[in-house]
Amino acid sequence: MAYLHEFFYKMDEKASVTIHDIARELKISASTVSRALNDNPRISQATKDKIKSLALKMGYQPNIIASNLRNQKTNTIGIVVPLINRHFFSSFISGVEDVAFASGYNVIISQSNDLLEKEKKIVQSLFSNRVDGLIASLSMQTNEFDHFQLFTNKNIPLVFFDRVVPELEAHKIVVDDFAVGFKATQHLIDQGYRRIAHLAGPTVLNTYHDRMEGYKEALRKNNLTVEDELIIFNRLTRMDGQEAIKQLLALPHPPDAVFCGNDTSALSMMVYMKKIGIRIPEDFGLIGFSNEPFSEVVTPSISTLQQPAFEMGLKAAELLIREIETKNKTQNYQTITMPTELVIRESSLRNAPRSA
Amino acid sequence: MAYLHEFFYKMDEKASVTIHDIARELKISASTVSRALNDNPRISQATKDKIKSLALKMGYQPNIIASNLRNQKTNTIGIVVPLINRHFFSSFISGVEDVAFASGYNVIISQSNDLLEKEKKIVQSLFSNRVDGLIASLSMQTNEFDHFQLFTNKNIPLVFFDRVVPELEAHKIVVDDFAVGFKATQHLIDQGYRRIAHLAGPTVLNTYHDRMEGYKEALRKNNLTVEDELIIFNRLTRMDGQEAIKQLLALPHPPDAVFCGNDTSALSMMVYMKKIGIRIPEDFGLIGFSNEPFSEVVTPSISTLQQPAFEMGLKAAELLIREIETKNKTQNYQTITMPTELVIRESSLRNAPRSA
DNA sequence: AGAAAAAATGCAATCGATTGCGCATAAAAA
DNA sequence: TTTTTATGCGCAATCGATTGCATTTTTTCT
Repeated sequence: MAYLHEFFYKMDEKASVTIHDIARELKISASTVSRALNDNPRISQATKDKIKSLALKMGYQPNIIASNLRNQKTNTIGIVVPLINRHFFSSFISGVEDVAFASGYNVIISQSNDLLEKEKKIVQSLFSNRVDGLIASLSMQTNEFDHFQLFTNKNIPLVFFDRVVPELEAHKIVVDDFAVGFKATQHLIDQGYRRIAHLAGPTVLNTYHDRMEGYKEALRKNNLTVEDELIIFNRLTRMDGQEAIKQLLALPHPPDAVFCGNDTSALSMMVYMKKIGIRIPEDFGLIGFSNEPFSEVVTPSISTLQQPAFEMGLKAAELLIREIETKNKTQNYQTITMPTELVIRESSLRNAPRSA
Repeated sequence: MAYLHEFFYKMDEKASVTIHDIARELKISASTVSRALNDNPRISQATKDKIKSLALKMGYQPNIIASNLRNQKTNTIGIVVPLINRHFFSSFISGVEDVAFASGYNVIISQSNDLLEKEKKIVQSLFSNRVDGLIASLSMQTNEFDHFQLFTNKNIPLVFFDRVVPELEAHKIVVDDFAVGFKATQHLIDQGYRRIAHLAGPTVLNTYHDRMEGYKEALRKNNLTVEDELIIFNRLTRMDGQEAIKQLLALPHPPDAVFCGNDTSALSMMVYMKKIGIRIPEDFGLIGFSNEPFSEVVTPSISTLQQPAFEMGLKAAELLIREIETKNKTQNYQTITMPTELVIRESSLRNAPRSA
């Protein structure tokens, strides 16, 4: 008889096998099947064996959706980043995914494309999909945060990283951008550059704001004046970098070095300067941010700050999952500051011998 | 009275608002609420308005899980890639995400880390999560495909890309690796290189296999002999590239050019050769594959093949979603071949003037 | 053997949204 | 006014798995 059913399931594989099918076959109740498959001690070993082996034979695959609904838990975490296709973010995600997978969580990923409206929709959608927790880095446009209240109101764990805002009461994984901005600038000063410009991103975002403040502080500490005309704000694209360096070089009293908000803009500055014959680092010092893969291999190689993206992803996922699994409503939000390494390469090393 | 309830919901936001709560409040049935929220014509406009406005006031958020269970549809598509944190794949994913978002689909992303076992688990898990469709690129280890039968058996749309195998009956988004391998090799020949090596990935994967065959064909067409000692197989990491070039240069009769399976290995070859004083492209020609961001900006810049990763992602998602939404069980599998552009840069341009 | 205790399993409700069918009430036709 | 026909809405089942609370079966003890 069982064989008859087996045959039936083979014929019509489209109809999914459920615990009820198994139960019917074995003339027992669905509850027992459910418990057996979950190794509930209330079920005898003999029945468990029978059930499990039949489940295998029938090609049973649990319907996680049903389970999720009943358990009010999806084992899914959401991620919102500005753009997946960027080294820092994809490395971060890779870290999150590693931890998530090891802990039995799925990861739903969305990109805001740096648009506030899209970010809002995404957050809403992830909420409706009942993710167990959310990891987010804000879009460049984000200047309001009500959409995250869906999560905070219901005490759903929330971890921000990189681009965060102080207002938000949530866990945060960041780097000490102030210290880093300071360190980068100090390095340029140590190398003998005296008129140092800064290319900053939107300072609504803490990360760009803090880097800039660190930059200013370094100048002050070294008795150099902070000059507004040496600080340029834009979105740090390739285009932006080129525009910025043109603008800076056109000043009556141009800078002799720049600390850029990212490597992309630093690179485009470098390309432009090479073209018009400015030597780096002899005539002009350059330091970027975030250590893109290309920075190491271009000529001259670009000094930069190395953010531990992958490790930040690991940390974020660990923190989030711990929060999910221990519903300890400690309104005790952690801010984890990750170390950032100054990677000194050719573009800012004025007096040292250059390697091949 | 309604105000009382509103107050209640404000107090205990942890309890989610359901259609039943709205129904109770309005003293109507949950069915009506459901229909109203879905703009079912059987409900009068007046009732709809009442319901919608109350829903808003109460902060109702539909429980997609419940909806998914009932509708047997999750509006979610799964993606499996070897590694998220790689330009080609993250660009591809970015493309998928764009289309998916616009069509109301979520994207669950997993990485196999090029491990077959992990790939199996992922596919299983995505199935259990009842994704409406799956997009996959195989791991380097994948030499069996049974795990995908979960999807094919139940006619769940499946699209492979980049790393695919002919055995699989499914839609495929690929580039014409044979033609591309041919084109790259022909280009080196045109530039006057005569003893051309090839660094290949695992040839279980069509993409590496076809590229190699294209390479061989180009040699033959130009009356050059295909020599086994000039073809090296490995996993194309940085390390692998360096090992390979050492091995090639140690040959009694070393090559004067290499066509590499990816840009990473090409770059590491270049770095090594620069170090030992081999001039590129004068002494040695080099061409990579996949146009990593760094390839354009290193010195010399690396010639390569540009795969339209983002566009492939768009196409894959479009194809998959169309398949999902028109349950046309056309066992009529499409293979879409995307154009691949030969990007000629300095590393293979022997006689042309070099730009800055 | 009979009663009490322990072990194994079943019943039915639940999670929240959806939908076929049927029953009202109201509008239109006779 | 009575009958017909829309129109608006509710009942209850469903999706598949889980679980508190029985109930049945088995084991143990007197």
